[in-house]
Amino acid sequence: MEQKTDAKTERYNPQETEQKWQARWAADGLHDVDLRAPGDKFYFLTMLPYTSGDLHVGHWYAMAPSDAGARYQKMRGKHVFFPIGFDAFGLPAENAAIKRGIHPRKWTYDNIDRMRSQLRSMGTMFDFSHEAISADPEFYRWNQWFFVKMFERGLAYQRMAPANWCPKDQTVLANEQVVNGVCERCGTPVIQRDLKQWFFRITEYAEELLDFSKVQWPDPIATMQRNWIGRSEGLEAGFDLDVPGVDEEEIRVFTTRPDTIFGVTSMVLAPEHPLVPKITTPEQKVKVEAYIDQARRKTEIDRLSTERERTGVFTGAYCVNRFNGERNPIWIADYVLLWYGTGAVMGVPAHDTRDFDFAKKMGLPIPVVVAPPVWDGSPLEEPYTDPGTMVNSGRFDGLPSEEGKAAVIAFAEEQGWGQRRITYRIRDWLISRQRYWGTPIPIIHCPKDGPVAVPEADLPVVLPDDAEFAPTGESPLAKHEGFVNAKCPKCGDPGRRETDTMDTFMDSNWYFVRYLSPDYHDAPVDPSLAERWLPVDQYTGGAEHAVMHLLYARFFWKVMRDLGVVKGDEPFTRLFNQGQLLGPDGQRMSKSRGNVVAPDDQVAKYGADTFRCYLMFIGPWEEGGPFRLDGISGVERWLNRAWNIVLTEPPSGQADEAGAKALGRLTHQTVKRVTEDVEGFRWNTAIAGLMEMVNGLSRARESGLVDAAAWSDAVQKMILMMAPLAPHIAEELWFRAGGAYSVHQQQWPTWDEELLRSDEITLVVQVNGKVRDRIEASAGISEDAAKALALASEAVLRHLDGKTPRKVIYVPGKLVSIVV
RNA sequence: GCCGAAGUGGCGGAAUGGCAGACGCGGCAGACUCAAAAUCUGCUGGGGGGUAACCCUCGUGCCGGUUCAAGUCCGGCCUUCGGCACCA
Repeated sequence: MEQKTDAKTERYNPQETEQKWQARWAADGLHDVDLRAPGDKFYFLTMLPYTSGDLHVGHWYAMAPSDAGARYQKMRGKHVFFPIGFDAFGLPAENAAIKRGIHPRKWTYDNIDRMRSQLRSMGTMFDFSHEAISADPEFYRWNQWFFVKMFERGLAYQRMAPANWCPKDQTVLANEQVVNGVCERCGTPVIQRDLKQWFFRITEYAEELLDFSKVQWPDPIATMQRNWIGRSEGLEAGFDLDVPGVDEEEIRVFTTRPDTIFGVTSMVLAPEHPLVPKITTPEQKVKVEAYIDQARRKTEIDRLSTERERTGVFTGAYCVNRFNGERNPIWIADYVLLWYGTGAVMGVPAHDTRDFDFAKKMGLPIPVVVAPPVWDGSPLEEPYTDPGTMVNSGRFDGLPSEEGKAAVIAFAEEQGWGQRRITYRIRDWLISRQRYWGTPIPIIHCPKDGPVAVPEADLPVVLPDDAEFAPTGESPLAKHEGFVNAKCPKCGDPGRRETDTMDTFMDSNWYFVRYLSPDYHDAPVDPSLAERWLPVDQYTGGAEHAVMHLLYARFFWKVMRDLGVVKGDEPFTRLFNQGQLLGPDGQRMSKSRGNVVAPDDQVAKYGADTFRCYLMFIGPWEEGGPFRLDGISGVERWLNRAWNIVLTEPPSGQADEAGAKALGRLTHQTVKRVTEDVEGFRWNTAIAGLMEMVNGLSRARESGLVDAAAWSDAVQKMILMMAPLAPHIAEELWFRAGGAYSVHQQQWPTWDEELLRSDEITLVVQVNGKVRDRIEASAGISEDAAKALALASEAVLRHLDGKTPRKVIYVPGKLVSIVV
């Protein structure tokens, strides 16, 4: 710490400094990690960017703090792996390619080149030597390998499922290509059409996915995932069919309210329910068929919209409630979903809001079977959906709802009418996409053997570059003769390759596993590296991924575990979801709104350090919020002030003991504060703490003589704490202050609790809860002395107004509260 | 409707139940300068009182409650944002 520079002649030049160190770091491979080197591993992962073009401020908002977190862990002595890759498959590449007449591959890889250089300009410690790109055959080959393994185990299967279909373009549309129910390209109303599609059996893991006991995740995220999985317990029971000439004997129904089973007045089936055509009476046939046809035309979003008036049609058939022998009409209605429960709902008007509205409208009876706590037996004015006491329910009368549920289920099981059942809201994951730019599904359809998996030795099934991916009305790969025609791996007869590609969420399921060994050829991941480095210790990413990506990735991890690829039950031990950075207008940033802030301009103007620190300073990371440039000069000033502090040492000499002690206290207090804030990703307050330290050092310098040792210690620690946040200027200052290269290989400073303590404290004195005085006292003051001091205060005496205190409360080292 | 998050100065925001507004922006005043920029210093929630140091009072979306003490805890609302949307 000897070197001095004349700061009066030199100002901090961010552009020059940043370029210099970035070049040096790259040349030294400072951030290339040897995963086999010894050390206490820490896998710090940030969600990989989609290759949409330029990096925008949102990427910086996500990545700069992650980088700071990774750098901090490294300074804490961890062996840190902080990789980066690119999510490169997907619809936007196809759209952009169609629009601009460039091949999706070229568009994507050009974007990657640009994003890579932008990422480097941020000054991150990303390890580019372990990069993975999902559109590389060496990556997606393992998507296919996983698919084959899952197919063999029955975890990947095919069934009919509706897809958005544009009748004019004769093509399948993704949800985002459907705008207000019409095709975004030609405006034709979109219909639902059944196609044979591939699914992953995520429901197999539903129960395990509900368990968050093995991870440290924020509660709201766990709650959202639990709601998404939507476990509910209830009774599945049969109602006797009372339809002449029909072989089936019963309708299976699922209910979470078995305690209301005596209040059933109707049965409602999904329009697609297989029983519907069988039970519909000839008189009702025309109406029913028209209704089914109509339902078919609606997208699921329309169908489930609560805005819509509820509709339904009577089938003409009846069924019998085994509990009370009552005959109930059977309806169909499109609000009943075939895939949830049993595709049949019992109508209980008294205790279900939508059944109540329907019965009221139709003038149907509304028998009460669960009595509210206060109820005189008169008809209900509104549905009663809370727990109560069972009435009009035969042998179950008088039971409270919860007990009643169990009793009804037990009775049903005894009688052989039904059984306890758990259902989940979550559905199996539809992974088929009728698109070009994705991982080909490695299946060959043989007329004789059906769908046959492509043998492992033949993987990858390479996505051909010369497909016609422009929209023509057919799946792009389906027209590529060279791709489609393939021999059945089983019998050698001519077969047809599957032409669907995989949902791109497949790529994000496991990319972080591939990062460990992106060139490994014998398995998705080198087992020895997987063993050592997984699971991920800290994952960060946008809150918008709270459910979909994070749930799919957990599911897929469990699949990988069961395949023996990885060990342990969860992929991400700790999770942090940052909020969304909005445009200056408070709206979500988008090109069409014209509110996208380009980071490159800001970096050119202020430098990367200022810009990344500003993004961390604007507010709590988890909250996100509108991005305005208003306050960036504050951060710029802070870094410049820090620069000046380091480069111009104060007049040194023998300062008084109190001054040295005060400076030491400031240093240790700041180390404690900043350490705790950085641990909790509270960047805004961490930076505020460092700003205060600079202010404190400035004041100390102004005051004249400063203890040289205390000053040097303070400055050194300050630079170290700045290093994760502002890596370039910290490196330069460290160098100027005579520190050894690199600041990023130094140890994070520690603090001494002893040195935090001040000799003097400020006692706050309250009278009847209001602050009336502040008294300086020695830190070791006794309770009695503190109380005496407070009671002697002039301000207190004034407010006591001659009265005797009833009570005096003492909070050690802080406050005396007097009650009159 | 359900689930989740959040409401604090002109603005971004700080506050283990213990001095509300740290830190920063902006603003005002001053220093430096021929001048400006940059930099530095001081002040800056509203209202009232005092020549002044200061003092009083109101104040964290709204209404209640608990407590010596509430931005913070409890009950009930209102608003905004995000997610899911008839889940039987």
